[in-house]
Amino acid sequence: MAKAPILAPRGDDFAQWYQDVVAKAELAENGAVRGTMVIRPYGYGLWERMQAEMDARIKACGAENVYLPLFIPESYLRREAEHVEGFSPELAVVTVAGNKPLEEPLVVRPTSETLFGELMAKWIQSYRDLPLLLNQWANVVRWELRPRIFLRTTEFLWQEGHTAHATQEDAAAYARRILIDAYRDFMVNVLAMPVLVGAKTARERFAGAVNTMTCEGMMGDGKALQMGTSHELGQNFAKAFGMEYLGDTGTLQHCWTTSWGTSTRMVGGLIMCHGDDDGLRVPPAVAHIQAVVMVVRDDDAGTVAGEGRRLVAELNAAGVRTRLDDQVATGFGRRATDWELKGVPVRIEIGPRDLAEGAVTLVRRDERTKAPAPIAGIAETVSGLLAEIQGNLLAQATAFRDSRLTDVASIDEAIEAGRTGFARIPWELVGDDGEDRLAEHAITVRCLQTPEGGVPDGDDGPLQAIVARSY
RNA sequence: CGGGACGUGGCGCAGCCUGGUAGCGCACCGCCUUUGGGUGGCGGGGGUCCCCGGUUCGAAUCCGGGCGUCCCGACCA
Repeated sequence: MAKAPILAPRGDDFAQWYQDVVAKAELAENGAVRGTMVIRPYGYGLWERMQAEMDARIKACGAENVYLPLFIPESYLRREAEHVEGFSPELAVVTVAGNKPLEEPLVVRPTSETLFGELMAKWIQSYRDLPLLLNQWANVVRWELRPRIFLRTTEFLWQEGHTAHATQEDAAAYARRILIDAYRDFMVNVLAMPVLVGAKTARERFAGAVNTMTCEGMMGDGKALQMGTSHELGQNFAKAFGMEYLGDTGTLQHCWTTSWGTSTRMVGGLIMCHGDDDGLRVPPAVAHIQAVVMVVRDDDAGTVAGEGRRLVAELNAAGVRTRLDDQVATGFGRRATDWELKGVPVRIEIGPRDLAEGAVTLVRRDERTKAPAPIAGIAETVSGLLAEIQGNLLAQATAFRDSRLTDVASIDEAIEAGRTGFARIPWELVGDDGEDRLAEHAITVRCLQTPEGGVPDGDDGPLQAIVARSY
C-alpha cells in the first residue's frame, strides 16, 4: 500500500519537491543552453490561460498590443545611464552575424524600454497623441548566474507594457491602475494567490525608474516571490529618447512614462503556492483542463466509455474544459495519480457501478474528497464545484499567508520571523541601514505599504515594510 | 562569479576505492492477466559510462583539463 513517494516530500526538501513537480507534471524541462527552458504542452497550457486572462485585463485598461524586434542597437541601452548600468551584467550581445563582425553590437532585449522610447518619441507629436498605451507579449533574455526553472531563466516569456502620458499624475495613476486592476486582480481572482502590493525601496527599484510597485506572493516555504511589477519612469526615458509633445498652450514638454511586466515566473509561483505532496493543484480559472472524465473500467459493449464521451461533450458544451481519460489498459491508480500530479481540479470517475446508479464519482483535487453525484445536471454540479475549489484555494493560501505574516518591532525580530515567513515592521525602524542588516540574513524589503496594506502614494504618513527571504 | 555535491539506457541509481569491456528498479515494446488508488507474470528493445587529453596490453574505474546539473551565497522578473 505504502508506495515510495513520487515526489520529494514538500516539507522535507521544498526545492527538490518543486523540481519534481515540474518534471512529473510534465510542465517543463531544461533547454540545451544553460538557463533556457522547454515548456511542455501542459505547462504551456497554463501560460496560455494566464496570457488570455492578463491580456483581457490589460486591454480593459486601454492598452493595445504591438510587437517590437528582438534585437536592440547597443547604443540605445546606453542612453539612459541607470538603465544601462542596471542591465549590462545580464546582457547577451550579438557581435557576429552573417560570418562577419557587426559594426554595432546588437543586444538581445532584456526589456524594451529603450526601443519603446525611440519609437514613442517618433509617434508622439502633440498632447492629442497621449496617453499612448502599448503592450507586447515577447521573450526576453537576461543572462542569469543561477537559473531556476520558471522562476529565473535566462530566456523567459512575458508581457511588457509601456505607456507615455502628459503629466506625472496621469502616469502615476496608470502605473497604479495596472498594478491593482490588472495584476492584483488577476493574481487574486485567477491564480487564487493573495498577493501583497506595495512600493519597492530605492535599492530594489527597477533600473531607471523613479518608483517601482510590486505584487508579492508567499510561497509554500514562506519565501516571497515577486509576481509582477509596475514602474513610474518619471521623465528619465522621455529625456533620454526625446519623447516630447506640444501641449495645448503651445509649449514643448517631455512625456512621463511607465512600464510594467509579468512573466512565466508566475507559473513557478502557482506551483509553489498551491502545490502539495501529491503535486500541483491548479485553480480552476487557470486550468486548461478543469475536469477529467476518467473511465474506471469499461464493459464489453463499451457502454461506460460511451457514456464518458457523452459526458465530456456535455461538459465542454457547458463551458467546462474537460478531457476524457479512457486509457483503461493502464491501471486505475496510476492514472488517478497522474491527474493528481498535474493538479486537475476535478476528476469525474465513471465505472459500471456508477453507471448502474445513474451517477458518477466526483473527486476534488484540493481536498482529495470523493462523493457520488447524479449524471443528470452534471455540468451544473461540476461548475459549482469548480467555483468552490477556486474559492477554497484562495482561502487556504490566504490563511497560510496570514499564519506566516508576523508584526514585529525590531530588526532582530524581523530576522527571526523572516526565517519562516514575512515580517511586517514600521519602515522608520528599518531604513537603508536596516536593509543592510537584513541583507546579512538574506532578507530583503519586499515592499512598503500604508498601514492599511495599500500602495503608498507619497503622503501617507508612516509606512510598513514587508520583509522576507525571496526567490 | 565564490563554496559544496553530483554527471553511468528516457528517469532514479549500483559498479569506481582494489582497471579486464556494464548491471538493477521504474518507464518503453509484445503476449497473457488485471482494472473502484502507482496490477501481476513471461519475453524483448535500448547505453559514445558528460567531453577532451594522459597513464596502461587494457579505463566507467587512475591522473589532468574542460562542460553541465543541483544546493548554499552575492546579482536579478
